[in-house]
Amino acid sequence: MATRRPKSEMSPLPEPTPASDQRVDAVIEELRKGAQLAEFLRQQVELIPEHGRRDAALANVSDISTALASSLSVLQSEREQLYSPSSSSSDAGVAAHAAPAFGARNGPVARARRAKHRRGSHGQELPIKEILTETPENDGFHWRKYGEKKILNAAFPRLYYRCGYSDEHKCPAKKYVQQQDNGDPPLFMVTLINDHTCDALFPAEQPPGSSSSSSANSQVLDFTKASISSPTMAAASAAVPRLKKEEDVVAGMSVTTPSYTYDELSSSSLPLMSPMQWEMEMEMKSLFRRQDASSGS
DNA sequence: ACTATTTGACCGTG
DNA sequence: CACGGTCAAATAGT
Repeated sequence: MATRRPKSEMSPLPEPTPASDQRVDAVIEELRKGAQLAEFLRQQVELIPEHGRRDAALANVSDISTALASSLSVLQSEREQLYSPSSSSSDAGVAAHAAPAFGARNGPVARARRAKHRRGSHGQELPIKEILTETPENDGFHWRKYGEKKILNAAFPRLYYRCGYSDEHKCPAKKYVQQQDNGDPPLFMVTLINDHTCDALFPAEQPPGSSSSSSANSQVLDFTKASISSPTMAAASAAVPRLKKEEDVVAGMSVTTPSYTYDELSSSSLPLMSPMQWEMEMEMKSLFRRQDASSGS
């Protein structure tokens, strides 16, 4: 329930606020810090073994992230309106997104989000989580991109992913990734729809040979190259190893505990899990081959 | 050769 | 009618 937000949109702000650029910039900076902290908090919360408790905490964190993201978005758009688009971006990769002056036909910021449901003839409420992160791919799941769409008043397109095991395990999990800003550490709004059913299947398939009973919550550790328009992102994902075959992919290992101290958070800009750590996880993963189990429906 | 990604069209919803 | 989400054929990367 917490993941749902009221329909109250942010102020339309058709007129530029008299706030100075520096001020806006400072606020944006603070918001980003807050977003980072929220992200770290989310990662910590994800380690909570108890399902219910973790879920509730995640929902709260999602709310925080969403609020921060909304504020950030508003400020960003405001600043872009103040500035002239002549500055463009540092790289030519994002060139194609020339926002052609917000048309007056419909409110720009108004209909930010809406139909999250589809084909649900029963009006079933889908579990939706929104998080703001700098590493939209490193969530420990295997995602497969199936679409990309330019969103109305957004500077960056939205990328559509679905669980890599959606075919084999009918996993309904999906996620939308949308870049929020052009900062050096670009932020991405990640919308997670539906829970993974694949991760629930894998742990039960562990071969009896492995004495280590890594029960509790286990997640698929996989990495998908998310081709994001941001060159920064591309560089980040370049260090990520590529998958071989889905059948060779292993699952069911618990995620490493990210040890973030608040000191790191406040001093360094990004103590997020480094690609090296993820790579190590990958190697660990390959030690535990997944047994093909088709004892499903 | 195989698989993931890209990209534009199509379709449903508001 | 416009927008957002998904499909699916074509393409690229390994």
